[in-house]
Amino acid sequence: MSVKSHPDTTRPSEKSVLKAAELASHSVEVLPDGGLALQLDRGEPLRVKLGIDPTAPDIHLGHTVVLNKLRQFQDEGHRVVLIIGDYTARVGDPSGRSDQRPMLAPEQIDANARTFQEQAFKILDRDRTDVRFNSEWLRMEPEELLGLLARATVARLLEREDFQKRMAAGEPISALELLYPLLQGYDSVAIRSDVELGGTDQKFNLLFARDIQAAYDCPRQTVMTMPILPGVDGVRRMSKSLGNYIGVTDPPDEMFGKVMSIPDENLDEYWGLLLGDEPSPGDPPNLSKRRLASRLVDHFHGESAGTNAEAAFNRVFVDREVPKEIEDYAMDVEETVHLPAALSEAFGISRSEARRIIQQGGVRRDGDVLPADELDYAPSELDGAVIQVGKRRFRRFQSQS
RNA sequence: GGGGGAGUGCCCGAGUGGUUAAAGGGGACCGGCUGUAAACCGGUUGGCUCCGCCUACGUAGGUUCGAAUCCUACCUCCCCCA
Repeated sequence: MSVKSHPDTTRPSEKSVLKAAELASHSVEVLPDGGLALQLDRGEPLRVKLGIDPTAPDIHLGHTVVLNKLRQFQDEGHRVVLIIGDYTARVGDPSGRSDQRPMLAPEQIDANARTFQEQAFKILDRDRTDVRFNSEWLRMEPEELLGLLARATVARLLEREDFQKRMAAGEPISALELLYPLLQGYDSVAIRSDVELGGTDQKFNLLFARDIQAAYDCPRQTVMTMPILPGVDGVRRMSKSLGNYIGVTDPPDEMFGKVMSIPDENLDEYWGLLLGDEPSPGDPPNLSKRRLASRLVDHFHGESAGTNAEAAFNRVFVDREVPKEIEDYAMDVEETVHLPAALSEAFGISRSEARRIIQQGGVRRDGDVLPADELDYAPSELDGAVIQVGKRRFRRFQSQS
């Protein structure tokens, strides 16, 4: 019966529709349909929100998918509000997780937040970014918190797939986790966000925030989800805790190598999500992977860094030569060198592990495999030699001066 | 408040008195292949003064010739009913 005017029925201008489509490139979903174009029609800079969890400090390529998108918004004159979830980090985002995460110590959160920002500004435009900590508004009076809690129902909170799965499997869901979407949603109220970005795994949280905004009589945000980048294993999402990540601060050679280690099947995905491009059709996997690696290294370490990294890669993995830069290991010249002990010290592995590697023929001296049964050497036999463990670990043994 | 279940090596997960340093898988590592740190194949994967010894199956005791496996207490966690 209501005859209220529905803003969604207004037609956005042609120009805004085109612009919105441009901004939506490479995204998975933009909801509600047409919402972004309407917002653009207002002709004012939009407040684009990204909430980050300061649990793992280092930014990796997975994060950059979303950050690049934010940058695109900034380049169009919009403003990014980066929310450091120092308060919500205590709660732990249940998205895509089957277990709870431990709460972090406040000092740890602070430190993580700092490094995160530093690295985020490798991509974001500092002048068009506001950084806010959500403890600023979430550390609220109990009355206010109850008011917030009153605005959601348990059924709505339990709708999310993660919870459904966990309940079906008889796995625990903490009451704290249940609160997470509410708190994150309140962030959107606090900063009056127009658009919020996140990975596809964030869809529930992002949409839930719209409801919270509505409950507080705020204009509802548009949500945009971005694809999740798989890690170097090619299967699970890139994440620091899974150890399958490529960090934006990884040294050039390592970054190059890690990119080379992604499965060939994931090449198109990486090209698309990280470079917004695609490999040349005729290129064999090896070549397009090299190009990808080189461009990424250039991006994070400056022009020609990629070329240098590739040269280093060829040197070690193709020509099987030693790298240019090798760390020294100062060995004791007083007595016989017990190889397992020396390797243990030089490479930070246990002696037992060193023995195993020696036995497997994995230790080389200046390129020649050392015999499996020879464990003791005179210092003179090793002095100045490059000792190699496996394919990629090198140390130059030097007698102490 | 009541009932039930679980705690094993980096992770997951078998194992209910004796060749168990502990199946299997994942991961990681070494090797082979490959002008990829891809794929594929083989091997290794607690520590050490390494052909032997030490430490390990939530914690502390106990039973036993012998325990991850049995008993007692404790700690932690989970599920269901109310």
